Amino acid sequence: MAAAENKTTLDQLRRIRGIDIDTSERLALFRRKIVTVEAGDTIIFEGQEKRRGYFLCSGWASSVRHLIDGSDQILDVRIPGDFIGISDMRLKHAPHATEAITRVELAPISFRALLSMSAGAGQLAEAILFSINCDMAIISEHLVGVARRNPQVRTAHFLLELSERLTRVGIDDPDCFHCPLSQYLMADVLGLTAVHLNRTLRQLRERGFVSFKSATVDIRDRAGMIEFAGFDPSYLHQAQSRSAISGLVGPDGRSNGNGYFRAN
Amino acid sequence: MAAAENKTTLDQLRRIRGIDIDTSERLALFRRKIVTVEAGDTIIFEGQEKRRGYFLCSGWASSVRHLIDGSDQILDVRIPGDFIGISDMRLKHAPHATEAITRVELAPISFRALLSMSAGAGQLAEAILFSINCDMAIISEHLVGVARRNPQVRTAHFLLELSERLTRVGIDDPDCFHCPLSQYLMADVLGLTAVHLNRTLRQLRERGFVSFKSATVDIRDRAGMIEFAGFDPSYLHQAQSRSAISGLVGPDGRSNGNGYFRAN
DNA sequence: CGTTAATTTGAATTCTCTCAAACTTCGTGG
DNA sequence: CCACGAAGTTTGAGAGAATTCAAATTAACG
Repeated sequence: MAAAENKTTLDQLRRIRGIDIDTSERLALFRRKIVTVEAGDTIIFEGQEKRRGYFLCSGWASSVRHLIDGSDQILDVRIPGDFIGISDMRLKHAPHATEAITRVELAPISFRALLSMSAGAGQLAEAILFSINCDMAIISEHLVGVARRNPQVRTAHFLLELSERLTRVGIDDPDCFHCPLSQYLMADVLGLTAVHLNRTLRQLRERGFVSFKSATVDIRDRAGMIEFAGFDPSYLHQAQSRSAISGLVGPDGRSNGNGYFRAN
Repeated sequence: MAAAENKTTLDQLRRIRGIDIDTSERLALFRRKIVTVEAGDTIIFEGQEKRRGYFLCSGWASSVRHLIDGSDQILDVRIPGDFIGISDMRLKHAPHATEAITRVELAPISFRALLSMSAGAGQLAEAILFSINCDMAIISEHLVGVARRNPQVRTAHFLLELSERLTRVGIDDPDCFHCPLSQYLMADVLGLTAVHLNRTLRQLRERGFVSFKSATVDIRDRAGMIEFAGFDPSYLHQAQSRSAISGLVGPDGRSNGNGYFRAN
């Protein structure tokens, strides 16, 4: 029943993205001091202009939009090993806030160093581009969930996604892990009211799928849950191997095999 | 009441992204023939491995997830001037399909050429990175809409977004434009049933905000609609000017002014 | 041990969907 | 030019689902 907290250091970046980052690159990007932000404080404000990117070393954060009517929508939960603020670095104003859920440790990233690297050559730039792609896939999946999945399925899907993402950065037990979200926050992620999420969690518990008590997610029947939620984790993995680049369709413009193209 | 169709050529790329792309770069990326895909056909299949990116010259397309239960969720509508398939190019499998809503003309992009360009130096790579950032912001906004906005507000917001996006690629009249979406498709985008969207459109018409008849969106009271929908188009604009890069926080790791950071 | 925050439950209201059917539009072929 | 069929739009009625409001219970923390 115990759920260990997990802490990711910069040195683990290599493992996190499944890509070997050579040390010099890493040093160019991460030579600054680690900064700490307390739980509940804001890392990047919505609309903020000058800002930088971070690598989240430890703790949980959230990407959140504040609406005019006072309600919030959490777009994504950020866990150790995630980048923060790079998937919107070319927008003048931050399109959403990033707030610390727990106390977090952040390694600032130099945009300048990042941009001066060749997108094709740098393994780190590679990892970062991949990371942006993943963030996009995660948010897309949330959109699908909120729009098309009922609360029970949606909640189960989210908990499985969390387990999967945490596993990638190394938790002890994928079936029993620490999750510092209050039911209010989780409801916010899922686009539900806290009251209704509470009822939904009870239903998932009664079905024997999963329990969520005292900040601990306890997956009791993973197989059943995956089946029930229609969970397919492929959107979280799937690094495009570098060699695969050569496998892309060449510059001749010929068909990629799906048979639908027609040259003008 | 007339709504003109709009057609974007490659030469307009300069204007579309608000960035001057020098000709040699453009040629390196777009030297292939334009391909045409018929309405209803698939441009990129969900899960497809080998694939390439495109610049959408004319016509409308949709990014769509197909769920196991047979239902679909359109993640985003793609209009002329948008890139297709580059915001997930580093994922092994396409996380969603891209399907032609109308007949479309596509300019294939060479990933190799794209990746061999320096992310920092190339203006086109710049435009593409910005484009990815925009796509992310658009999908985030959809997520917020589906999760937090009621159907009337959500629909009004979506129509205003369309107007704004089309304006950027040059339509004649932002208040009266061609929109080739059926109510089924629009309902799919908005996470509603077609029946309910139809009622919602009637309500918006009765309120005097907007009408949608025979593939034409007619905005009658833009100001009122913007107020009603809480629409803020800033997430669609906001190119980070190149000079602003130098304005980012330097490599010294000092505060960015929000006062929340604390060095370790 | 007291105070505050978070979770849990109930009941009523509101909203959205489903199902069913009628109507409209538009392209095709006779 | 009209008949026909298919696809899309519109409306109604009833069932089901989620929200709101309110209150009780439990957990967390100084």
